[in-house]
Amino acid sequence: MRASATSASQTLKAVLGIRDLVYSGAVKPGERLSEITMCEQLDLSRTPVRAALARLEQEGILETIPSGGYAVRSFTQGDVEDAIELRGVIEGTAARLAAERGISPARAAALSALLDDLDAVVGVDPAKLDFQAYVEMNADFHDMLKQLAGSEIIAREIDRINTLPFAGPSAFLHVQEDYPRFRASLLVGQAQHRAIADAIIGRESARAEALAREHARLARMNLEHVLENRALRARVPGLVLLSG
Amino acid sequence: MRASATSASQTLKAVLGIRDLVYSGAVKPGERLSEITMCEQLDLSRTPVRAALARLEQEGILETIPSGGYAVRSFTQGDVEDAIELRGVIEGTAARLAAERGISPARAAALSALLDDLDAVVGVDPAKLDFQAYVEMNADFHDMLKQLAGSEIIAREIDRINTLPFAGPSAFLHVQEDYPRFRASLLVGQAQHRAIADAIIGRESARAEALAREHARLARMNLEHVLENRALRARVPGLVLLSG
DNA sequence: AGAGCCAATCCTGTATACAACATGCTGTCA
DNA sequence: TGACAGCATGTTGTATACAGGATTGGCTCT
Repeated sequence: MRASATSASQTLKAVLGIRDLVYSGAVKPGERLSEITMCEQLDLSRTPVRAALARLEQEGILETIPSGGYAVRSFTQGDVEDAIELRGVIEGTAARLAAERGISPARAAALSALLDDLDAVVGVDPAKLDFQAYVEMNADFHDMLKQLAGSEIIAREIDRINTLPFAGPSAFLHVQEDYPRFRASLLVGQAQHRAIADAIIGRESARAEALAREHARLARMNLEHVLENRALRARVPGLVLLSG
Repeated sequence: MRASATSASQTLKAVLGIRDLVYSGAVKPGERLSEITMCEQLDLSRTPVRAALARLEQEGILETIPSGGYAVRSFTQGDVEDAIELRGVIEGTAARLAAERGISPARAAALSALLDDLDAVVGVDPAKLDFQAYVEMNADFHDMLKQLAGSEIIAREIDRINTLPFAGPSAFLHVQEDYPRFRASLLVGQAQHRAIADAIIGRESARAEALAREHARLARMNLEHVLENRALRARVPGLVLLSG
């Protein structure tokens, strides 16, 4: 084995390394990813690099080249919008099924507790809002939502769509930090969180689904604002994959 | 290179071979898939087998074992129901977006033509129904539906959910061939096809979505009937993965 | 000067050797 | 007789060698 400080799996190292190369913009959309080049840059042998490339292709950020090998996939604004829409649809299905099937009192309590915590973070004076905490708790909420339907199939699908770097529920949060106009939308988002939870607990399935869909539209609104402002664009890592 | 008659990619051969081993029931759910065993059975080296295993794990029919390697994944009836539900939801989204965005006259014409052809097959005397033709044209319809939204993201997601062998729109068709009770549902299904197309062309997006979802419920009905009858079960290849 | 052909080079797909790890068995000791 | 330790074995993860094919550059011929 080659000299390496860490003991982590070489394949994992390759996945993370290549993902970083892509998201950092070191390789541009459409550009070919040579295995050997990757090996040199990451100081790995071809086998784990190869495994990582195959996996990242399944993940959706790479595509195969007809003549063999892989290239960085490029996305249009429409692709990003569709991915966000689809996340809303699938999260909406999770919410609907959770409402129809009912959730355990323990989970309902955990959900309420999380929402209280989120309220405490969002309701405070905007000047000293703990953004990091908000981002984490927002991720927690969407994680809970994913699991509330009690369906491995659906949870997996949500995970999958969220691997697209611009589709996940946290993708556009960073841009909200310094822009008061965006920060106001945190309040709207939190109100939607509460309404979704209320609908699920009250077994109002259609309401839960519609709300979860609408909640995803917040990300789309943010996307449009970000695209109007080149400075902001660099803050959303996945947007380097945008070609249009 | 080892002696082999065909010139197809070894990796592809491995994917098809292992998939067959799983669907034919040669390896049971939960059972471990040893790389070397696969190599011997398929007469391939470890590299393509390894690539195939990784791919089939992404596809969802295998799962990784904590200590390394892969095992055949096992599904519950609930998993199958959720997968069908999810297909309905995503196809429904495709139908809705197609209606909202509008489809080209050429595509509308192709859709109508396909529906006419389907009518000709389904409307005939049930005794001499060309089942093979029906299966193919049903697949064509769902293929068209997938593309009508004009979204690569959504098309890909539909493809993905359909790789689960029991989730696709053709999964339960074979059982309908010899069972009059099921054959009647072909008429219902075709009526739904027409209604979906009508809604899309008429830009009635909510109707299109609801209909596409309901259309997937036909598969779920068939599933329930199949599970009540052990003899039928063997006709649906993917159901060997059912544990419950 | 331009176009076409040939060759060199690079690249991927495949095979196999090697190393670390987990597992299960057997033999011995208490 | 039971339990533990050590070993043998089988397995995966990794590295690398080899072969076929695509691509690119240069050279030659028109």
